[in-house]
Amino acid sequence: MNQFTREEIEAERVDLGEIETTLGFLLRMAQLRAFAHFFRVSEVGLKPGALTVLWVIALNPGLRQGAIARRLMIKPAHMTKLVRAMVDDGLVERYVPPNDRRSVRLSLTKAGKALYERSCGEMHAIHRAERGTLNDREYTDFVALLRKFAGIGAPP
Amino acid sequence: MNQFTREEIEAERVDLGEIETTLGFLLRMAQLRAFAHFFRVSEVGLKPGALTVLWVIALNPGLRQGAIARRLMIKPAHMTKLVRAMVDDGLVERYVPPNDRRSVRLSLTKAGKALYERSCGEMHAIHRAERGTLNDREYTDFVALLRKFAGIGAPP
DNA sequence: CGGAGATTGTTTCCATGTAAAGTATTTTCA
DNA sequence: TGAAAATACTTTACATGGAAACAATCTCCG
Repeated sequence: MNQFTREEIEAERVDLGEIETTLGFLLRMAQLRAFAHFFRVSEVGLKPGALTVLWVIALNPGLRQGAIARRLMIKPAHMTKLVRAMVDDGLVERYVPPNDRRSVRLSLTKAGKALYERSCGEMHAIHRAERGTLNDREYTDFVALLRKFAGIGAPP
Repeated sequence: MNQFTREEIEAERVDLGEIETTLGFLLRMAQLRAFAHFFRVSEVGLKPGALTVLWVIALNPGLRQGAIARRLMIKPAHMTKLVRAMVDDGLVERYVPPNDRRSVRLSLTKAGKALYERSCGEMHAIHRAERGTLNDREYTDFVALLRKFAGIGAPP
């Protein structure tokens, strides 16, 4: 019984209606795809969020953690946890300047720098994997549109 | 003291390097923007995920919840919680067919249908808000690229 | 038939992310 | 000056989402 009745077959056909043309929905699907690409090629063991923070500290040593959080749209509470985890992992150092003892300035430890160097090599693989099936033109357009939509200024 | 030293001013300038050209990062930024748009116009009180599920049930009454979850890329464990919450809210009904008593088929209650009707009216506002600063051409291209990147077939 | 294996959904436990209140410090201005 | 407000981060308490193990049911095939 229940051997592929017409109802059963149709039951798997899911009509999404207008949702399928909604940017919110499409962005979620795209992000899931991007995550899959990332985890397929990444070997440094950091998740996208932590790797991004590591990268930004490497490029901007001594920056206040709040400045990084604002720029990456990470909420302060979450930033605190991310930083603590990275400090616990021996990747990041916190420095409280006597200047302003409320703030925390971040820099990489030796191990953090080493991981950053390794991740640089991975960047190319990540970019390549991320492009997926998009050709050069599509990729360029996609990046430009994402930047415009997200309200990020033109690339430097 | 600490009156806008050069260091202080530069300290807020955050160099993102290649991260800024990474699809993963840009997609996250874009999604945050889309969320902001959504919450700015939506009045039905459902979050994007729940509204999407409500919408899909409305369009496909009697569908198994697993089929919906797979299509929306929602993990089964999460789908169980979403459905339970919507049942508790009196929006959704579960029906276990004697046919196959493992499965659960979903449909909207009267209140669920009413909410769906209201959300239909909102759809236009959501679409409009979502476009943000993109013009017609950009919007069309953006949707097409998102679909291609996410691996979703051409629109119906 | 009847047990092995597949399917469907649920539970438990954990990671991620946020909101709101709390702490410490610095700035402002009456 | 010194009290009020602003800033920078942390803590707590909670919401969201996932992985893995579990339970129930169904299918397949000897």
